Amino acid sequence: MAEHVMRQGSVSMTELAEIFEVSVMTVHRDLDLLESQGMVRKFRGGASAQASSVFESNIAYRKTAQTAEKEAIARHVVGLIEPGSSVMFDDSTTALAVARHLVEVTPLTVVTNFLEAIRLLAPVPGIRLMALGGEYYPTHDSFLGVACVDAVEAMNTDTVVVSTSAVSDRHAFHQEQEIVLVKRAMLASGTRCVLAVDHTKLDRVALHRVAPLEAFDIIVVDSRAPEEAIQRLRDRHHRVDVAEVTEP
Amino acid sequence: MAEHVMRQGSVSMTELAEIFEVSVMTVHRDLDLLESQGMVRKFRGGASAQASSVFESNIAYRKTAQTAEKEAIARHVVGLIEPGSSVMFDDSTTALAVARHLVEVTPLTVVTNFLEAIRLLAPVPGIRLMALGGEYYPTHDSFLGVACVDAVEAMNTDTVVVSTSAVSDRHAFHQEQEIVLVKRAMLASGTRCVLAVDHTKLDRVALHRVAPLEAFDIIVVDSRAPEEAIQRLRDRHHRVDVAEVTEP
DNA sequence: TAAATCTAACGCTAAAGAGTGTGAACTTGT
DNA sequence: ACAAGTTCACACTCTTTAGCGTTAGATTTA
Repeated sequence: MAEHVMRQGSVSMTELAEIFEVSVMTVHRDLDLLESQGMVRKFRGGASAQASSVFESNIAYRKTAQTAEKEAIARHVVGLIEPGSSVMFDDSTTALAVARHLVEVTPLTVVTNFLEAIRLLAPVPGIRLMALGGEYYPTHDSFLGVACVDAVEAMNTDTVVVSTSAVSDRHAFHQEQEIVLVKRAMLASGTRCVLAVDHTKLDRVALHRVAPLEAFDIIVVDSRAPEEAIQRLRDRHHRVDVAEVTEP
Repeated sequence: MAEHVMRQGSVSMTELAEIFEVSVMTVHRDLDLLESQGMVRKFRGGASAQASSVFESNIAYRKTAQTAEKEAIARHVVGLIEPGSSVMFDDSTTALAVARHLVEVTPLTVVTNFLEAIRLLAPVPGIRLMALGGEYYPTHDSFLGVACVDAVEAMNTDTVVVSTSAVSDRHAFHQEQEIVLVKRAMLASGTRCVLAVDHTKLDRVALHRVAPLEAFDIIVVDSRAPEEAIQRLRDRHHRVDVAEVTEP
């Protein structure tokens, strides 16, 4: 339903009800949900699409996008992690995919500011979990702000895994200030830094520069990334690992 | 079933199966659960009660104990909190009861290291949630350690609500080192400190002193506390509030 | 004021989940 | 080696919960 609103730009309630063969009440409920997630805007009689820049940084959307690619990347990244070492990762959905696979390389010390990952890893035996505190941001389901940056700076981990929303030939980018600050702090406190991005992020830019690509020791992309984009990164002396996507 | 093991001290599997009219398999499963919660110890053929000092600091047990009293205390404590102010609380079940009522005094800034409270308050609108990071302790379901103490020390809140496992005429006590350090840090960073304890904690001691009672501005106990105990505290110039227990 | 739209409350249905028992395979102790 | 004890995998039941529609009442718009 969200996709339909996106395509049309603006749709009326009754129209949506007919298309999906459900009652108007259901349309209301679903749109309320989508609105609370920041995906669409409701007005009397219908709903319209949200500006793309807004919802791209939205969890509900990010979770459903490029799942196969993220899964592939996650499997590869986990292969880079040695049992017994320490890992820090940010509040990206790619990192969450990595978290789901961390059980395979226990024992492990895991550090994150991502509440969903904390929920996921808290009950897992063999994982020593360190949470990064800070102010809770519902849109990201994570802890950010000064407190978080301070907490990151007080730590040092063997591997840091971060993902950003855009990557050019020279820099990694992200659209939000608070997140940029946390990611930067993470990069500074990791012995080895991994940038994990799916192919849709390549050759794009966003508002804030997070760091030059030199800050990362390994860049992991999925196999759907265009050859030339990968080659351009390699030409700049970066190590680029390609994770094979299996699912459709 | 836990109670029966406690009373008997030690019971056999088959015996338990007969008493509760369930299969031996179910007894196994339930005891595994209780054991993972630290309530009992399993051995070949049966199970025995855990040393009381161990399971008293155990969440699963604490959650079921004195719920009516905690509920009363929580209602009273929430009445002490002004909308718009900031509150910090620890990983005690009493504090959790307080957290459930915090919705009533929004808007509010809430600070805690208790994961269950974070889960509870994260989706609540009107509450600005700050998490205290640190190492995750499954037995308490909270974040402790150096990182947590540091995070606490970097903050300052209007009200701090703390509960301890034992309170004498002069001091508050707790049996665990890491928790003591966090509670102390909390006391130091609150403008006004509230000690919330049910009547079973009075006139008792535990291994570590948390702080002298002078460190607290208000002590809240439930109405099942003996008069003379309350009076003794008041004689020492402490403000003691009594919360009326309603339920049986 | 009338029509359209929205919200709240209740009941229904289908799917998910927790809890339990059975029988087979495996461990442990005597 | 045997028996008692334990674990595993599967199937079954019961409870819980999520999602939808209907109706009725409130709100908004023309």
